[in-house]
Amino acid sequence: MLTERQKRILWAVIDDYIVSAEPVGSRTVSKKKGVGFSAATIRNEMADLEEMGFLEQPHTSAGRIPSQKGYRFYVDHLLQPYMWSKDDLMALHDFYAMKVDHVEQAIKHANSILSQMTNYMTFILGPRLSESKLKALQIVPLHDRAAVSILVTDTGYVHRQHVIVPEGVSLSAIERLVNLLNYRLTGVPIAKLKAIVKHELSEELKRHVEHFDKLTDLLDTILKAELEERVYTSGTTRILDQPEFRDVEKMKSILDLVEESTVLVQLFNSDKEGVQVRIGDENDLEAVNDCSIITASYMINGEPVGTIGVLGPTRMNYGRVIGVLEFLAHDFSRRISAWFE
Amino acid sequence: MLTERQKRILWAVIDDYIVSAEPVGSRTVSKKKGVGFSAATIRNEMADLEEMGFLEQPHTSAGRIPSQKGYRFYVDHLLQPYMWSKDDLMALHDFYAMKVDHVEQAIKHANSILSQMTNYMTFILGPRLSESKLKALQIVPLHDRAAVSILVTDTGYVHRQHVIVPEGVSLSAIERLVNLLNYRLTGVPIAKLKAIVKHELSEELKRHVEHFDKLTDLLDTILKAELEERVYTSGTTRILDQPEFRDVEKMKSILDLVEESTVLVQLFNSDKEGVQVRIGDENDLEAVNDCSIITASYMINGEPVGTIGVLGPTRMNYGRVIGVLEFLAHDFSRRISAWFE
DNA sequence: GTTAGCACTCCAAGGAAACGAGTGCTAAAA
DNA sequence: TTTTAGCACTCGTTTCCTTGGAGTGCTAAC
Repeated sequence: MLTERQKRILWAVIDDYIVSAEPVGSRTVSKKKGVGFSAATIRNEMADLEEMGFLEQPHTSAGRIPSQKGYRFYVDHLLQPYMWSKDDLMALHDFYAMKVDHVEQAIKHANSILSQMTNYMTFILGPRLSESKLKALQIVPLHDRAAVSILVTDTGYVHRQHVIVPEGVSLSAIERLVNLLNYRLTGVPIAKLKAIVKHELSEELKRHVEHFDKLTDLLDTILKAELEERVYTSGTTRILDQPEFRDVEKMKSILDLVEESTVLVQLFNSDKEGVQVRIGDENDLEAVNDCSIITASYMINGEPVGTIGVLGPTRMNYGRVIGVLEFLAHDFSRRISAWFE
Repeated sequence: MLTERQKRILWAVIDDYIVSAEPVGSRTVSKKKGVGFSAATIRNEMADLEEMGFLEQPHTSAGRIPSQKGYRFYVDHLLQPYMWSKDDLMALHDFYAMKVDHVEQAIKHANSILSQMTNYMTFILGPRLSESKLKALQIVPLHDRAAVSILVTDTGYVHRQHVIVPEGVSLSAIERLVNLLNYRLTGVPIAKLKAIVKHELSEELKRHVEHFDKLTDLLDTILKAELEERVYTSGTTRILDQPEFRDVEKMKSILDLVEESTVLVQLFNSDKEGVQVRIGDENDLEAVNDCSIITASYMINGEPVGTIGVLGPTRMNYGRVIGVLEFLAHDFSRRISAWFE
């Protein structure tokens, strides 16, 4: 266990390093307010902290930098509640001033405020669809055999898909199919649509819809709707401001991530409620092994449906990010929930 | 006017520089096949070409690099038709092998193939909506007063929007409104929707829809649908492979562009048919003043509806990019047109 | 237990020297 | 008259060495 003094020193090192990104020396720590010891004392303690694995030394005769274990301890035990600054309040003011009129816009907006306030890259996973329920289904014919299917969920998400109407199927058959499905499936969770059609409705559909055998493929296409979850990112270029990403290769591997939305979803998805902090290689993906990811889930009417988060270097301003994220996630939930009451 | 020999030398310099990104010296040029002169002769000619503004010298005792004017001449007069390599054909094979079932997917797919084949950043502007026509309009109620409006165009594009139903308006009134609008507006170009409602339908709507005065706002929201044109980008990180973007500041200004989709639309939009090449500051935007942008429009049933293009450094492999782009744009048109016949 | 002092380490910044790619000019060759 | 070989010169790049300074660990004194 760490002594009070050791804790204070560890805190001082991290607090300084977060800002400077340079190894912190004993002299610097001893001058910091809240630490009343001489450089020599600090040196002894820092050597101990290094032995215990909380600090690291890039090379002899350099200062110390926090190790991953050090950050973890800092986040778990040394963090102080974040104090909002005047600038923060101004930014939040803008947040409230802006009018938004659909979920996607709200997401983009929250995302940009968050990345602006934290100065890191941020992301929001769009509302999880597997848990939302079917509200309406439509098939709109476009030309001859081309049509577009539209699937609306109770969270207001609209999924569209081009489909080809098989030869020999009349418009009225399609209409009938759609009516039946709407009647039977409204309120059913998206994830269960396919199973229900297959096991409970196939007989009925066969009876009431002419040429139904020709329509099974089309129906599959519509309902397969794996409804890829969309990832929205913002502030991608802000990681370029961080000295640790000046290296082109390193930054390329991060930016490549952003284009691979499926990977992003895996990386960020999290069912747990509340704020979660994953530091360094606590993240599974190698490309982010020297990054930290802080996530929070947001809710629609009390149900957690998506994730909002921040990606930055391990040398991250945890206090600030956690504070801002907590607030925005909560507020974002409140905002979009209002549309669904 | 340039002599044959000068043209050949200019060609050789650019052809080399495109690959090496290093200033090209007289010796290198004289050794290139197709140029049968000694280094001294080349030196004299290069000095002339520099005087005429086709070449530049970073400093005395360095080789020459092409100027913007040089690139322009190269593109206009020296380009040879692109020869497809085996690798290209393999990539195209993949292109055909993949099954796609809606426009968005086709766009993403074409985009990734294009950026993979050219090794530059590429983009596709989604089908222009202002010219497409209304196919269907729907309003799906979600909860109490929340609803989502859905607007389908004849190109299969679906635009959705959250709306708030004013107090005191019944569902049946909404239904009536939707029916009337569908009846009257199907086939009308999206750009004209609002004007027609305002000038030709307002009397009729007032007569047939109860509480119509309360619904004007809602109607405006639905039809305002400025239908932001979506920009899809791919291969963003590929510009990091180009030595001219090793500079973090430079690359940041480019990447910032990508996040500003409205700017991108302005930058890339182009009504002209066929392949267009804009070199260096022929582009209005300062951030891309040392980039070249090559665009081609794609068609749905013969109508140009969108743009597909490539962004790279002015030192770009123009021959290859133009060849690939021409082919892919044509092919992409054919593919998506097939869905609308 | 804490602190001042001191020798030691090692990175970073700066500068001289060597290197080499490429030029322009001149004079000879074609 | 045009082309080419030869040569002195320029200038950016690389390499190596020196110097400065920040920071350490250890020892001895407080």
